[in-house]
Amino acid sequence: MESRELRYFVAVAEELHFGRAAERLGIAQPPLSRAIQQLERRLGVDLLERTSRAVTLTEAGSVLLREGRAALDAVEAADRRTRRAAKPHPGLVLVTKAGSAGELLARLLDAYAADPSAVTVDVQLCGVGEQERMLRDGRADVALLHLPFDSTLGFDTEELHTENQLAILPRGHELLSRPHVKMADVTDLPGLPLPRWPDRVGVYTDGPGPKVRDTAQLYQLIALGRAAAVLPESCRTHLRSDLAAVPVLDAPKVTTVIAWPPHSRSQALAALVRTATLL
Amino acid sequence: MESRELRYFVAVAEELHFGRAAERLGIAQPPLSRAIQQLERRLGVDLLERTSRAVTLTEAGSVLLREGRAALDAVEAADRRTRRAAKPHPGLVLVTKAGSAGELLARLLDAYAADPSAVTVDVQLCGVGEQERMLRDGRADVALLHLPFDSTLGFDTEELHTENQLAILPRGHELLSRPHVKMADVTDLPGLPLPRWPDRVGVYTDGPGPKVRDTAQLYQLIALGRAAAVLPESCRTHLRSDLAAVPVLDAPKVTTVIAWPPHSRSQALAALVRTATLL
DNA sequence: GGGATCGATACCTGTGAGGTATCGATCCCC
DNA sequence: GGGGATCGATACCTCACAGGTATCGATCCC
Repeated sequence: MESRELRYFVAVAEELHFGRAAERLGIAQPPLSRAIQQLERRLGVDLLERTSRAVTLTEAGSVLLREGRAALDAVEAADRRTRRAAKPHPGLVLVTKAGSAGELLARLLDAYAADPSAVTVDVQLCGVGEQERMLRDGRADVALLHLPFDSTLGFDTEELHTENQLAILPRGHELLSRPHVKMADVTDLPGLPLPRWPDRVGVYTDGPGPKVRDTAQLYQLIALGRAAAVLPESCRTHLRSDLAAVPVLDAPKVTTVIAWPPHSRSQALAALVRTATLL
Repeated sequence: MESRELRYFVAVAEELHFGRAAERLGIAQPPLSRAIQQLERRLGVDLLERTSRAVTLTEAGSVLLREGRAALDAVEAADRRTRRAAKPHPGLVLVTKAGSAGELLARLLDAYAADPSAVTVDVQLCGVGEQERMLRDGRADVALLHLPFDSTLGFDTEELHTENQLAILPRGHELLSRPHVKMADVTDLPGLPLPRWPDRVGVYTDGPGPKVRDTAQLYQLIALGRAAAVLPESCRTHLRSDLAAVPVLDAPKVTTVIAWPPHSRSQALAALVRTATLL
């Protein structure tokens, strides 16, 4: 199986429309139809059910969509990591969510920079749930993830830090007078719903609560008295002055882990991970 | 990057010889040379240093060898899993080392077969260190691995069972009179060296001790008074009558884990894993 | 029933993958 | 030190196939 065929199939399987998929791939529709037919013939497997009005995935087709995405990520990772390895000073790319782990990350970068064998660390901030993808397709070498929110499936990890969570509320809110609260106190505050975050494909779940993409938006909404939030206590160091926080006793603990692709063999990465575990 | 290019490069990087690599790939040498040149040109990276007498990998070349193997495994896995998913009764392929986990595996298969939603489980036995590869390239869906010997890098796992290890000796050996021994008692027995196992590419480390490939060979050697071994205590159930065992107090504990590719979504696999954890 | 939508088919073209023959550099050895 | 062996690169040819355009045929909608 050629990666070109996989790219074509994934495009069709995602669009469920040959015309749009062809456009996305920058080719005409007929060669795309033929390529998919040929793939089906070579595999001896029906991947798509097509009528002239709708295209749907077969069972085998969904398997190939999932496996094909992973394979294409791996091919892309091979490409990117090879190019990067050839640069004079390869460095490392570390990715983490914007607005999280700031304190820990600063300490890690400082400690690592003190290592005589240290290489430059390029810090990339990305959206929610995007870190896994970046590790997988070679855009990043290492990530700081937050359990239980992020998935560490398929990566090697070391736990770095565990912390409790705080309820973030507009300054002056009545709950702030208590020494601590419970999740139940926060989940159904009148007029202050918890926000909704996009999932890894950028789609929001249905339900109440304002949609947010980053902490800046979130803080703004809380300050406006339109939302509340439960966040790891490390956010306290960079909390806006018009917000305040109170510990939530029964919120799940948040664990920060450092994660990297399991077959990595880079000296620099190993040193960075070692530094992280010694923090 | 096309998977054909990756296959070609991996062949050359493994053989370090264009002629042999071409033969292995079933093509002539000149197109192979050109394909590699084109890959280097497209990447803008030198992958190989060639003189007319020797071919060696550059730094970037070894990165591409490692990443390329992983990517090719992923592509092959996509192919195989898609074909299997299209079969009328897909079933599951479970792989484990020959001669290990017999007891546990039998219990697992029995318990799973009692599940009304159970599918057929095809048990594959393979050589040392081959399980990871089979999981990665789609020949298997799930494996029983043994820590600390096997690597679980890149897989999801659940621990099933932990056991101590025994020294396996020819019947009548003087150590057998003791209630237990220590590693130091076993590592330097005169005339009874511990055997050497091949690593994942089939190469034996240098040093003393007979080379063995499987437990049948090993047991034979021990019975002949040419070797001793330290094995998990579950081997007692199928020990030959001309061998005997004594617990080794300070040997590392052996943990049997069930492992599967992290992006698996199969109902059948989930049920099997659930059954395993409830044993 | 006419038009719009959409995948499949027919047919053409050019790129490039793969083949053979040969070159040029290096090493080996008598 | 020169002849032969080894091995990757180059030159040149051919044909398969990726990709294009035009069009068909089925389905849905008004």
